[in-house]
Amino acid sequence: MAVRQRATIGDVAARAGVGVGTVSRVLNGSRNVSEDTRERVLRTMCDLDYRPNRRARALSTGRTQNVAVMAPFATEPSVVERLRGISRVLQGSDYDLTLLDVATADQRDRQYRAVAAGDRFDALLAISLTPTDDDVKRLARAGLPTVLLDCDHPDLPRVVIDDVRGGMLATRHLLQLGHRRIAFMGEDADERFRFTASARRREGCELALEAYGLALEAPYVRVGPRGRAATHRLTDELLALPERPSAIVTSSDTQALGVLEAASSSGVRIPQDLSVVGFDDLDVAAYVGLTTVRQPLHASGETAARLLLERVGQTLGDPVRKVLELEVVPRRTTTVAGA
Amino acid sequence: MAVRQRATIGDVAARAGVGVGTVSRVLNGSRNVSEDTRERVLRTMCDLDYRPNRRARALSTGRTQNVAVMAPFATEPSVVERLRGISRVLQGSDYDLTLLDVATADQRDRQYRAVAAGDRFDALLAISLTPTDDDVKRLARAGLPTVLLDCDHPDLPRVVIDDVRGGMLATRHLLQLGHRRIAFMGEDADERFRFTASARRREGCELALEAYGLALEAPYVRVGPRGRAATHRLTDELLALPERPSAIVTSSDTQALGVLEAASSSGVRIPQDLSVVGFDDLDVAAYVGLTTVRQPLHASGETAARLLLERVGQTLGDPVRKVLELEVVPRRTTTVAGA
DNA sequence: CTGAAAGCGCTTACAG
DNA sequence: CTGAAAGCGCTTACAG
Repeated sequence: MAVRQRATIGDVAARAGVGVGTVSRVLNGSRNVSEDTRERVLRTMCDLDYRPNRRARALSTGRTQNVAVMAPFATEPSVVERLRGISRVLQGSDYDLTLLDVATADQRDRQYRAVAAGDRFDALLAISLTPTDDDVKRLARAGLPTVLLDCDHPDLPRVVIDDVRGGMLATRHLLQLGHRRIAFMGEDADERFRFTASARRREGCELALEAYGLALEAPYVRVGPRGRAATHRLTDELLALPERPSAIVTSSDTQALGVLEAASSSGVRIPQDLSVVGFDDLDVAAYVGLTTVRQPLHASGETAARLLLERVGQTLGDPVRKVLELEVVPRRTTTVAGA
Repeated sequence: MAVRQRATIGDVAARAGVGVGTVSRVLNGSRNVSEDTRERVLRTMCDLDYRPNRRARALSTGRTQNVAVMAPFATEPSVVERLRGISRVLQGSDYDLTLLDVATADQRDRQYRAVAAGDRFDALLAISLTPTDDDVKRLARAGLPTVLLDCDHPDLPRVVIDDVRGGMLATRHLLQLGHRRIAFMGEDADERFRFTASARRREGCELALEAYGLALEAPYVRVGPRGRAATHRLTDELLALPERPSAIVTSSDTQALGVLEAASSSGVRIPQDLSVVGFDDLDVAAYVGLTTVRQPLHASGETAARLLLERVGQTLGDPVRKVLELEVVPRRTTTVAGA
């Protein structure tokens, strides 16, 4: 069967005996159309199974109905849940979600430029990818509404958590269980990537210890690249310490899983010999009973997406900064010291 | 600073002293341009920092450079890894990836129609969402290249696994370890959603047992909705059987995690008292040491995306059907019977 | 090899 | 309230 030609606005106009401008007006809900003609046009559109051509509208209006979501999708497990929240909100809108996966700092730089220079998107939502001042300027110059999620910039609306507080919460949970020899395991701060969460959580860990008159000694801080192998190495180092820690604060659930695995393969019992706290509360945390600092990943995506929809096509007010709540979810990987 | 107007093809033409048609030709790499003018135009484009307007090109050519990836993204963990593979391949192309999340059968039906009726996409890649015959016809009529991943339809190119074989592999692994009382835990076959993987894996489980002269008795088959709570219930039912199974074949890693959790909270030791096999080999499987049937999720996305790129803008040959390899990855949740 | 022109399907002042 | 027309920025026969 041949491809049947779709009806255009011209077909509708001709059939309804009006001008294309009028059809366009009813299409866009303009008030300046008599009830009579509106109805006639509407009926004709229905008869012809007319659907507006997005491409033509895009060229005419300069808008694409596409929003870009730029994120380290391949490498960062927490991004997935945020993305689900974003997708959920965008489903209720007229916007399509284009996924821009970014794995390296170079890619991030390129994508920020491409998005600002191009005409593919009506808005940008960037996750965990802090823009440079230049990026922000280019975006502003291009008039592209932008919202940040899990990263920060003073000139942009953003949804974040208080990472320092997160580190404090995790550590305080352990302190309250009686632990005193507490270690911190974090991720390399890739300078170029500007991930700072891990460093700030460590800061929180220190502050919490200080409040108890304790210090976070250098040997008890282990920072390395992500991945199972690296996490195992870091864990082994901590477990080999003359005064082995009784608890470890990690900077992600994934890392915590690696610690659990390494510990169990060294015959270290969880939580009797070692308490472990994760960060994020990924789905898997509940399955394996991981005590963790919960951040509302799904809700963060929803909030950011709503913020973005608010900005699209509106005059911009002052950039908002929403800080989401954190809480410790105690499960089976932590217990009282000396249990 | 005001929004600086982007240069158009007209600006370039004027500055270079040629017609817009010529500029368009060098843009599209047409052979019919003299080396001289080509170079002059190229230089001018560079001077003016010219970038072609996608929207205009889309209207003119009828193509959007957007491919839709439709998937149960919010509900199906395996989709994430597939999506990563797709994204990776698409990054090397000129196509953007639009994510169409589908959570219910209704949404699936609506999206299939919308994609076929609309003009938003140049191609469609559907994951785990079997189309109806009508859907396929509409897609064909719309001339929309379509590829299926993890679902099947005779008229469409598709990338699948042999689920029956997967069930056999898992079961055979346990049989070879000496297990004889083997249970199967699967997911409800939501008729309307046309998920059939679980039922086919169960079939494979039966076949493997039969080859050993064993039967899969009704009490040893438990099927229910997904989710931790349901999985716990199913596990408790199996563990309460007068002749408790020594091993369970599950139809997903997520479900297997639920079994591990339920078992351990009942004081059943893994793997000494109970062996468990998952399906998929999600990242988390390695972390928790789950024995599982590995299917190449990432590679499946890559393969499907490549198939899609091949179809875009090409005349269609016979639909290919690629069947990916499966293998058992033995880890720490299975051991010899009576260990 | 190259230019002028029509056309893609809309939107939006501009008249009336 | 409504129609005719220009315009969005490209592509692509059609002449030459």
